[in-house]
Amino acid sequence: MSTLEKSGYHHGDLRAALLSAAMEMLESGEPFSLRAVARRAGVSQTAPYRHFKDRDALESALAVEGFRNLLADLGGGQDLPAALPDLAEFAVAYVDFALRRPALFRVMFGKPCDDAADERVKAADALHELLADALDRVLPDADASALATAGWGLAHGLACLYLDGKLQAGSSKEVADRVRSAFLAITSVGP
Amino acid sequence: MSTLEKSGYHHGDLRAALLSAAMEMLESGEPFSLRAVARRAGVSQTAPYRHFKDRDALESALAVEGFRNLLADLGGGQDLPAALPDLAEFAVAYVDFALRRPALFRVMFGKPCDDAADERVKAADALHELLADALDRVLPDADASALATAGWGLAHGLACLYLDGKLQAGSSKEVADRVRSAFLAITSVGP
DNA sequence: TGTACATCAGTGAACGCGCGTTCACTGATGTAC
DNA sequence: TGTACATCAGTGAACGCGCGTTCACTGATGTAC
Repeated sequence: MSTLEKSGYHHGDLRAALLSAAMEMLESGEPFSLRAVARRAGVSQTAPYRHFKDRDALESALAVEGFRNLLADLGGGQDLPAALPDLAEFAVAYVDFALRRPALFRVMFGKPCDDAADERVKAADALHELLADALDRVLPDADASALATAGWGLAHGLACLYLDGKLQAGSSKEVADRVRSAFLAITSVGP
Repeated sequence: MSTLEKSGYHHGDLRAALLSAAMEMLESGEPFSLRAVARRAGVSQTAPYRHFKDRDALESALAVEGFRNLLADLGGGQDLPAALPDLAEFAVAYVDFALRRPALFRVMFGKPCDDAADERVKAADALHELLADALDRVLPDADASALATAGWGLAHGLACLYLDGKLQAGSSKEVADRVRSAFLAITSVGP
């Protein structure tokens, strides 16, 4: 790996360094700005413009990475759920992600998708598709599309409500239990 | 009503005027700031400090009003739903509110509840209780608490996903249909 | 292998922005006697 | 009814802030001959 070869003036891989600096700031709850990211990467405040068109471009790149991480947390499409309880665990993992990485979650979802940021739109769509696939597998006869929307909505809504303090978050186990029972309750209503 | 008696210097009811100016700005999609609100109310930029401790206080007051409006849109606890399809209409109304008044919705939910803003916490709790009551009525035997959480989460999640462009919003009828079918799909999975 | 030169990836100073907030103030209002 | 005075609800100038972004620049790198 030559990514750490900093030759003083030239950095080696500033783009990656900026991304990871920004990600660290997000993780640690600091709001990030282009300037702050540059500062943290130990570089002048205009250097990022060599690698990102503007602030939004950096933010989008972070969001894309966030979506990849979230997908990975959900198993990355490897072991798709086989039954309802597995789906509930999807929701649990989703909410857990949001609570572990709140600032990143907000960056991913906090604002209307920029049409220009195609990578970002693709990443979000991949998430939706993963959910639809999973549901189609568990309930092949049902309307997978409507169900996937509902499942996503449920997980996302709980995540937001916790994040915004509308639901009181306790330990991560308590949260997981509550998410699980919410999911199981609503899928057990029956026709 | 003497609220419009502006005597030049003294305003009459500046507090209300500020609130409604701020609300108008929110409705029309402009971001609001204390200064901008004061400008719109035709008053110096420091005048609002007579009526609101700081920016957050104004924002909280708006959020409280928003919660009241949302509760009203949901029937205000008057005609509680009697069956599942009525609950679906709750979700539809909720999402509709979010899409009609996106900026207000974001103010209501966009950030962790300030513990100090008790009025605001109360307003959010009232919403949760309304949902729990409704569910208890429709499904008296079920775990109303878990179900209310799930129902709120579902509606809230769909609202956010639409607002953030993760789900493509078409006409309000299309959105309503999609919300309704998502709700009905997930409650029809059966045990 | 050595040199000339184009290109790339940084620097650092500066711009303009709107914001929240504080300050000392002044004009208007209401009340006590 | 008239006057003195406290209180209330505004004003306007100013502060300091961090931000995104632009500009002309310079040091480092890689390539062609």
